[in-house]
Amino acid sequence: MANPKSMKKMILRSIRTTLLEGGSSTKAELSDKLGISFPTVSKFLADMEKDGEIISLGLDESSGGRRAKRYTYNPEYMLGLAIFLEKSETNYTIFNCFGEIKKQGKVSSVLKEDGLHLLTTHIEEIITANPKIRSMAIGVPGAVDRGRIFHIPGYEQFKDLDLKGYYENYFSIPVAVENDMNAAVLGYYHTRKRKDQSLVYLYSGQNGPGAGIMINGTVVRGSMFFSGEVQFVPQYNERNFQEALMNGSGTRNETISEKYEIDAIGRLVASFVAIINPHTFIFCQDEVNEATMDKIKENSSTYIPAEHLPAFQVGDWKQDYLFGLQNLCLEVMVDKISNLS
Amino acid sequence: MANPKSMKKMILRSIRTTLLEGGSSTKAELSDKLGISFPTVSKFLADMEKDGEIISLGLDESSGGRRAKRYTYNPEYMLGLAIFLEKSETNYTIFNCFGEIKKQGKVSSVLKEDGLHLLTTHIEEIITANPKIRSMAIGVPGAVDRGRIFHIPGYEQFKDLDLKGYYENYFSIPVAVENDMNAAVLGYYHTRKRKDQSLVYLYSGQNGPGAGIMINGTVVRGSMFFSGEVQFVPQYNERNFQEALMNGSGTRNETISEKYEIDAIGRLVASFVAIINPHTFIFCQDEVNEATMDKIKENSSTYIPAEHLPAFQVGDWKQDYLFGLQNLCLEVMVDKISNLS
DNA sequence: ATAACTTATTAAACGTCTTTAATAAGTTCT
DNA sequence: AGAACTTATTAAAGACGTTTAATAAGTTAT
Repeated sequence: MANPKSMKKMILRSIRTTLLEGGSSTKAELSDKLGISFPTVSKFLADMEKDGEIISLGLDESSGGRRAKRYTYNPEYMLGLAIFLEKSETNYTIFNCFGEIKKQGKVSSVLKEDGLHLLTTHIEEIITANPKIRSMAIGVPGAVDRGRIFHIPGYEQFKDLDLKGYYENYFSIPVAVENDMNAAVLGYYHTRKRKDQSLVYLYSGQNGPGAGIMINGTVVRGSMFFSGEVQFVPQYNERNFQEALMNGSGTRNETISEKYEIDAIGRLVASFVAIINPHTFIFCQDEVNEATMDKIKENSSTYIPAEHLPAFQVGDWKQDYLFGLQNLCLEVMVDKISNLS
Repeated sequence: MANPKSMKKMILRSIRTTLLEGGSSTKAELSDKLGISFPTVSKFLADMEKDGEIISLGLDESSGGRRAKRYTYNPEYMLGLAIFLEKSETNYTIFNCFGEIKKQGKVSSVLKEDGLHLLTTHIEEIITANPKIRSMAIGVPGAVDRGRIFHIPGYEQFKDLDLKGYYENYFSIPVAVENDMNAAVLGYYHTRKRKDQSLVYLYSGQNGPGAGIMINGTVVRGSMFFSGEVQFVPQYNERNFQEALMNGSGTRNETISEKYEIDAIGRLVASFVAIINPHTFIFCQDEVNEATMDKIKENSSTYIPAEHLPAFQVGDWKQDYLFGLQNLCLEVMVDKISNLS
C-alpha cells in the first residue's frame, strides 16, 4: 500500500516510536530525524497534544535563537496488558507505554478444561477495571502461527485456536500471541540497544532443553514451528544433546556444572556458531553462573576458532519474557491505534 | 522516511515489480492489487509508456463493457550486468529485465595482483558497448558486509575494499556485491514461488563444505560473516563434519555415496532441523543423486522426527548463482532507478 | 438499429504534505 | 537599551494522490 492514508499512519507511528524510544524531542528534531517536514510534524504534535497523547516539557535552553518547545510522550495515555499462560498459574501485568508496571496479578491456571472461557472472563474483568488498556499480548507454552496456537502439548483444547483473532474480535483491541521462548528472546533483544543482531536464548529446562532464536531482528519459527528444539542435535557417536545432558540417568540437574554438561553445551554453541554465527548467546541465570560460562566458552573454542564465538550473557528469563510481551503490546499499540481524526 | 517523494518511489517500485512478476496487467488490475487509485496508476503508466518503459499489448477481451488496455514491461528498457569473480576466470552476463541472457563472456581472472584495476577496465568496456546497462551485481568468493569485502581468503588485495561504494561512485549506477553461496541461495529462493521460506543450500566442495542459509526471506550472514561454515559442526566423539566427510583420508570424493558420508550429512540435516527447521534443503546436483538423497533422508529420520524434515531438492549451483546475481541487479534497478520527471 | 446496461477512462474538486516566505522570539554585541 | 543576528514557528502557495462525478467505449436485448 502506498497512499495518503498509509502515509498518515506511517508518520504517526514514526513519531510515536521516536518519542517513546528517545524520551523527548522538539519539533525540529523530529522533522530532522524522520525526514518529515516541519509543518507536518507541527500539525501532528498539535493534534496529539490536544488529545493528551503527548505532554509539553517546557522550553529547551537556547542554542543561539528562540528557544524550542520540548515534548514527551504521555506514558499513561494508553496501557497494555500482558498475560502469561503457565502450567500452574496465570499471571498478568498491566503497564504503561514506558514499560512501568501499574498492576500485577495472578489467577489460577486457565490451561485446563474450559480454560478459554475462564480466561475470557478474567480479561473482561481486568479491562473493565482498567479502561485505558488498548492492547494485549498473551504468552503461551506452545507453537504459535500468526496468532493461532498451532501446537501445545498437554493442552489439546487450545490446539488450532486462533486466539489473536478470537480476542481481537471479542474485545476490539489489537492482540498479540506468542510462544514463551520467542517472547523471551524478543524481550532480551529489545533491552539491548544494538539492533539487527542474531541472538540465541538457551534454556535447559526440566522437560527438555529449548532455544529461542532471533536472526536479523526477526524470530525464527521454522517451517513446522520446530526451530530451537535443540535436544535432537546429534553430538556424539551415540548421543544427541538431550541424551548427553542426561548422561544416562533419567533426570537432570537444575544448575549446570558437570564436565559432560559443559562439553555438550560447548558443542551446541559450536554448532550454532558454525551454522548461524550469532552475536550473542544467552543462558538462564538460574542455570549457569559466570564460572560455568567461562568453562563453556573455553570448551567451545576447542571446536571452533575463538574469534568467532558469540558474546556470552546471562538473562533473567522471567524478566525477558515479560519484556517481550510488553514489546509486542507496544508494537501493536503504536501500529494499530489511531485516535486522530 | 514518510513523504511524497518516498511515496512516488514506492508506487513506481510496486508497479514495476508487479508488471515484471505478473507478466502483464491492466490499469484496473494494478490499481486493485496495489491499493493505489486508478487515476494515479493511469498517470504513472502514461509516463512510463511515453518513456518506453512499458509497452501496450492491445485490448483485452471485453468482460461485458469497454475493453481494457493491457500493458507489459519492456524487458529491453534496462539491462543488468552480473559478474562472477572466480579463482580461474571472470565470467560476466548481460541480461534484460525478464532475466533473458543477452550476452555472455569470459575474461582471465581478476583475482590477482592489480586485479581491481583490471576489473574496472573490463567493466568500462562492457558498459560502453552496452549503454543500456543500469545496474550490476558482483559475486565474490568471500564474506561481504553491505558491499564491502570483509574477508576473502587468498586474495588479500581485495580485503576491506568497499567494492559497491567504489563502483557506484565510479560508474554512477547502483551496484550489489554478494558472496557466492548467499547469491546462490537467493537465486534458488527467487526461482520458487513460495516466499518467506527458510532454505539451506549445502555444497560440500573441495576446499571444505559450506552452506548458504536463508531465513524468513533474508540471507543469514552471522556476526562475523561466519554463518554456514558447517565444517566445524561437532558430530561424533572425535570428529566434526569436515573430518567425518574426510573419513581419515586427506581428500574428498566429488560425489557423495559412501555410508560415512551419508551419516555425516544426515546428522548435519538433523542439526539444521533442530536449530532452524528449514522448509527446504538443497544439494548440488553434481554431488548427490536422487538415490543418495533418499538415503540421507532416511538417515536423518533416525535422529529427528520424520515429519519435521525439510523438503529435499537438488539445485544447479551455477544456475542459481546467476539467478541470485540477476535478482540483486533487478532489485536495485527497480528500487533505485527513476527516469520519471 | 437503437435503447439499456457494463465497464474503462478522463476530468474536476478535495485533502494532505512540502517548500518557501514571513513573522515571532531570543541572544549577543556595541 | 537597541541593532544585528539566530533560531523557532506560522502562513501561504504548490505538488501529488484520492474521491467523486462525468464521459467514452463496448455489449446485450428488443
